[in-house]
Amino acid sequence: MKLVIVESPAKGKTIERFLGRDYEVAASFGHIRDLPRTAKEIPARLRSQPWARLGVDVDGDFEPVYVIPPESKKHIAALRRKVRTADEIILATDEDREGESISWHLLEVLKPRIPVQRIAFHEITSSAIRAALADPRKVDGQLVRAQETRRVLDRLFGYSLSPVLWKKVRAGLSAGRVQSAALRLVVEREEERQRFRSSGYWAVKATLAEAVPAGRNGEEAGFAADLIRTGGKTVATAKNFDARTGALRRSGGVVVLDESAATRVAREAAARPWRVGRVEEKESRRRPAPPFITSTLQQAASSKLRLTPRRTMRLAQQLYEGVDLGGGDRQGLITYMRTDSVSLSQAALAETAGFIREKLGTSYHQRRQFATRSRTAQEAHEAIRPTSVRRTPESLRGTLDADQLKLYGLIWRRAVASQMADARIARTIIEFRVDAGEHGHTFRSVGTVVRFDGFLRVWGTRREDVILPRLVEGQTVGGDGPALVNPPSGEEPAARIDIVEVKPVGNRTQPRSRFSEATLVRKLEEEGIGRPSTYEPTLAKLRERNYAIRKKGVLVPTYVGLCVTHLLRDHFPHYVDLRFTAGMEDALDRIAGGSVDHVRFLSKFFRGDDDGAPGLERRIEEELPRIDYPALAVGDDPATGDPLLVRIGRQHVFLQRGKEKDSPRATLPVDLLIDELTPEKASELIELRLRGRTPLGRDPDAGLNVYVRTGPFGPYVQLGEDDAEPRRASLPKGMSPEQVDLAFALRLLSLPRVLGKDPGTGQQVKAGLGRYGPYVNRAKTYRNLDSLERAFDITLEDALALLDVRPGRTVLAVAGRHPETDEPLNIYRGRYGPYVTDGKVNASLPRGRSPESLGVDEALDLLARAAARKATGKGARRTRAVRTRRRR
DNA sequence: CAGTGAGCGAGCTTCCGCTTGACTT
Repeated sequence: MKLVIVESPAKGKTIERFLGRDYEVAASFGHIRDLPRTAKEIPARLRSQPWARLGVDVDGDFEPVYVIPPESKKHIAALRRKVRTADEIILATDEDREGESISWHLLEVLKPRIPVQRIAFHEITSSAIRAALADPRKVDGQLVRAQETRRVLDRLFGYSLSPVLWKKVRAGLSAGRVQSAALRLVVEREEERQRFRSSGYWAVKATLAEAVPAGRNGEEAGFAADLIRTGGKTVATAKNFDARTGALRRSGGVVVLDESAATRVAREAAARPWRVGRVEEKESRRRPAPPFITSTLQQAASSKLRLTPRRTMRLAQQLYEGVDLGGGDRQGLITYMRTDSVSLSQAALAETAGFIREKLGTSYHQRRQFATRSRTAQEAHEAIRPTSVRRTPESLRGTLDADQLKLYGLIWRRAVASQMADARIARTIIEFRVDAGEHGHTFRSVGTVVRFDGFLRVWGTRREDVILPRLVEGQTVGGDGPALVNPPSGEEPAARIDIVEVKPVGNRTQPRSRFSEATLVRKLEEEGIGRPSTYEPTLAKLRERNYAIRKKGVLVPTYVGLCVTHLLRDHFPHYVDLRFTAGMEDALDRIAGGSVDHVRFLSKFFRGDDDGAPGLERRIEEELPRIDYPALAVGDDPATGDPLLVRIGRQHVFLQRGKEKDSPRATLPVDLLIDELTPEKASELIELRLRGRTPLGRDPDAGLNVYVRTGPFGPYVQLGEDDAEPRRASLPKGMSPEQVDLAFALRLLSLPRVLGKDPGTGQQVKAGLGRYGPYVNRAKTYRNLDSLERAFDITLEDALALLDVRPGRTVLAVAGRHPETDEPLNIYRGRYGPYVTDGKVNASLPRGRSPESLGVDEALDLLARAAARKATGKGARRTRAVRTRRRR
């Protein structure tokens, strides 16, 4: 038996089909060894080393310490079992730096005493695999070295700079080659937007319409014409302004119209006859885009389907793993989704060609093989495409869920369109001249007509044809003058045109938008920073660290993010330069090629040059005393003139007015981001904080002071002193502190109100105001109320009625009845997909398993296994997803 | 669905790039 080892189990299943009986396939599940995450993970004998925390012997030859992470243990055990019965091992991990490294680690860990071969294929087809098997090679030690160097550099970078942030900004923060560059992009875009000064410019727009011939009724077909020149100068439009600063680029020849100029031109143009000037027709072509790679998929799914990169990757994983197409046959629907290559396999090209020719005709087909732009691409996989174009999106309706289908459709259309003919679009440009003054005014209309839709037939377009009427040069338009000129013999007469309206339109330049997660991925990919498998995790990290917040689909940096970027940029500019990764890649290529020694490279990076240029280690040592605790200037207080600063506290971000130790301070509400923080707002928060020290009044019952203050969760009222466990309550959303009087504060503080006991269970029923608004509650059940007043006046009876409404469950299918208990075995739609329940235990259906055909036996089997897991899985770790949800 | 720049202070946090679990209902 020959044991073929690949990285992904799904890939393994696919290639299994192409291999004979004497082959067995196993998966490594990615990397199997890594540097120790913490000093605890390092072998005991090395723990006393000064470099133990790094996991790399930086005192010697930068030898890494490798350990097997707990998640990999079971996979290695499985591999070992299979090796025992194998006669030969074939390492078929991806053919890139990381894949080569995985093969090497497999050798190191498995230490096989049987023959070992290394093969690689870039596409999963029978011929490619056969060709690879016929051409085995050895593991490329130099490429493995390059990977190891990459790994060590990233470790030294991250584990050296992160502690600087712990000391100077806040504990638990992180810096890294990729994340810090990504954050820098987000921060610098925000800073660019703040520096941006919007400019106003005016345009003149005319609406023209083809006059309806006398005696015929019908709609007027209107079309637009824009002023392009006046007084001999080109009229400035958005493109004449610098997108980064908002200022006029260079005024060479262009004229920026203000309101009065635009109004004057509009008035003149409306009053005088127009004459048709140049009429030009040209044909342009549009080419289809290459098939998707990871970054472009995330981009398109975001803009066209409104899916986040995370959701996109999860859905793509599901499509890659495949769904049950009936009869237990599980087919992967798309090729691998983490790829940087736009190339398609020969088999895919041929199948797509046949499909297009058959369904649309030969004129629609054009074979194309795209070249990958990125210099850092490793091209271990194909582009993302359907595994078979014959599996159209329509044919999967009902098999896939709504989002899976949408994403599959996008991938399918893009791949098919990439093999289709150009679209041919005719553009008609008509210029109109209006005599006025020395130079007059020139307007322009543009019409577009799709002559041949080509790839647009499949890819689709929202562009509508704009058909302009037939006009002849020299023809008069509008006014009462003669509308017709004699057409050249044999041609249709020119149309008669009315000027419907000419109006001035005011515009302002807009700053470049913030990055969305998808546009940030595109930028990172362009810069060669990060890899397909890390784009989405990097975005998640920015949010996890609270460096940036996703707000209305775009990334806004937080104060912490700003401070971290400023610190790194001011003190370690070389390391957060966008070109750093490119420089590293060059060096890695040389290491792989044998022209650079990896120890010298790492030593230069960490320890510095022989010529005295410091490495990272010394730079940190030197900079550390020079780094101030970060403070962001908001501006000067409009009332006192003192500087307003944002500073990072151990828990919260706070404002400070003045630079003295005892300057007044105030917590910044967490949702008050940089774009909303003006000096006025900051001043107001400081004042509120100062005022909050004097009580609003006194509670007549308890005799305690009542205060109005603001905290990280916004304004709140407090009953009693800070040191005496005071009661506190947030103001309802939208209410400002000035609106609060003593009576209202006391009412708020009276919540939560005990309504009584549930006669059934004896549990207390309460009404209150929480983070999500007013609510009623019994034990762990909560129901929202529609107004705050309801929290004060709802009766026990009404509250119970609300609490007893069970949030709707949707029965998807019925598997049958339990043979012993006779309980119904219903399948419900849950948050995590369909699940079956016997009333006590819930069990998710395997992914892709359709609920309709689930029988009693299979249901019982699933439930038994779920019950077993429940019994043994007491110490099951809480996943990240659960933790973050709880934190919120 | 609680909290409001905490407080002692020891021990800990952190990187990038390969992969997919089990786990929520």
